[in-house]
Amino acid sequence: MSTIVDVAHKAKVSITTVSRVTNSSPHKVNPTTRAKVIKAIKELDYRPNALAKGLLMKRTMTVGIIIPDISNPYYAEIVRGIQDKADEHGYAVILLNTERNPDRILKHIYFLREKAADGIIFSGGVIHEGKIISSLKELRDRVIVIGQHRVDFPAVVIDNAGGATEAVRYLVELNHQRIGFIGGPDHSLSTKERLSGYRSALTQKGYPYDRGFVRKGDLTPVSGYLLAKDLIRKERLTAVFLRE
Amino acid sequence: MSTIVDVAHKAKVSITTVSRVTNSSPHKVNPTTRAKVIKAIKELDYRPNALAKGLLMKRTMTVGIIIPDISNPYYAEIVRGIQDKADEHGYAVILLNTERNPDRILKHIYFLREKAADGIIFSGGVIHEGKIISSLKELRDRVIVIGQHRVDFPAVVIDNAGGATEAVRYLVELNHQRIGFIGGPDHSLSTKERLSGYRSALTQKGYPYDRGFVRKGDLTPVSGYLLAKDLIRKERLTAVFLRE
DNA sequence: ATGAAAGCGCTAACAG
DNA sequence: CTGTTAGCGCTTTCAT
Repeated sequence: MSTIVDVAHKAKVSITTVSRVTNSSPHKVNPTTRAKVIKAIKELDYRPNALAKGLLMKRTMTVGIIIPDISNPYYAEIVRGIQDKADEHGYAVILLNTERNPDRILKHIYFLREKAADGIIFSGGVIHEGKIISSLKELRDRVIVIGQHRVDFPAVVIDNAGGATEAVRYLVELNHQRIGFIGGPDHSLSTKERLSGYRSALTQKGYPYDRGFVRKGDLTPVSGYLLAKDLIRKERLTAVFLRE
Repeated sequence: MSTIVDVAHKAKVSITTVSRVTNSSPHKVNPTTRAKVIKAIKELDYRPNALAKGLLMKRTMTVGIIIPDISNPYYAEIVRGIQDKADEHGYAVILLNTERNPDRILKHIYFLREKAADGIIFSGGVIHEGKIISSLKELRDRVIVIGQHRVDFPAVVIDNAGGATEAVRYLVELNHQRIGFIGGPDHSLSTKERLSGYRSALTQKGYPYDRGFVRKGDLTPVSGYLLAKDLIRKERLTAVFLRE
């Protein structure tokens, strides 16, 4: 791997000049000089070292995404969207899975700090307690969260209640009579909201709310599957709304 | 963000000593000194800057994964597995989507070089041509590929033919009579192998091979969906084997 | 057992 | 328009 020094040497200019052309810096570089440098860059297949640059600039063009599990299609979809944007702007994305485990969440936050990530995007899991929230606060404006979080960070929020209402209303219109609900643990804000959306759709449609039709899992796809299977069998449901 | 200098200062030792304790270096550090340093580290919530470290050590504890699309469950599953291992060993994973676009593939390879990634894992798409293969070769032993690739890199290969045979045999045993096949473009090695597995299962079971039951798409889920729908309708199939 | 100093590759004043 | 120099934060000889 050749460095800026190699290029400078080959082009018989100073490293500053090389830096200027690789950064299309405001200081104009003489076209002839520039051409020489570009030639050298090509011949050496030179790429500026992002570590050195980041160290100096305090900017790494890297963001971290902390989610429960990339193999869950819900998160995969979100991540893909983020990555497309990141890509477009020259940012690298470091992906970290937590399984909603607080220890892992914390570890990942530290990790991203070491890597000097410019920003971190968080989704899924609890972050308003203990060392997690304090270490996140240290990062100040470098953090954004997806979904509701009992913490004051810029957030992309989801209309959980509205979405649930719409989904259930749709099921009703399909003539389903016995519609179940599967959510996460009690502390899950999104579950709470979706449950209320589910209830209000039922009410609107003149259906009774049967507590027996509601189950709470741990927000993993497998738990959703098991619960749904059980629910359908035991309660003879015709449809289930679930959030995993 | 505090640095090693801050810690050294606070603990009244040299930065060398701090480095020794953060790296549990072979040079033993006096327990008392060590304690002082650890105390300072805690108080300052110090984390060694991975950029500086990487710049010096030529080792970034980072690997890149280049795949067509993380929102495709096939790749999401692979990525999750890689990440679990990476996590376990303290590696960061940078994820890059290509949509099998050669330009994007190339761009990502360069990008990872700039980031000084220790390794790169590639899957999905063509890499045995042009600048892609040459830039990959420059990376020498830092590259591994998933699947067959007409290039000599360490590879995790998949038993495409065997898997397809098994799948089709299973469908036959379920009494399906009209089984279709959907694959990728002609240059796709995996399609070729799976198609041969499909054919041999059919032959084994004494079924005819009907070319009309075979379609080729572009390996995206959406193309698979459309082709399958069309195939099922037109040929009145009862089952389809597809690779997307 | 501890520290001083060199240097990884790069950008940003500051000169000329 | 171009070059010299001083670090960014860290590990590693080489002394002490």
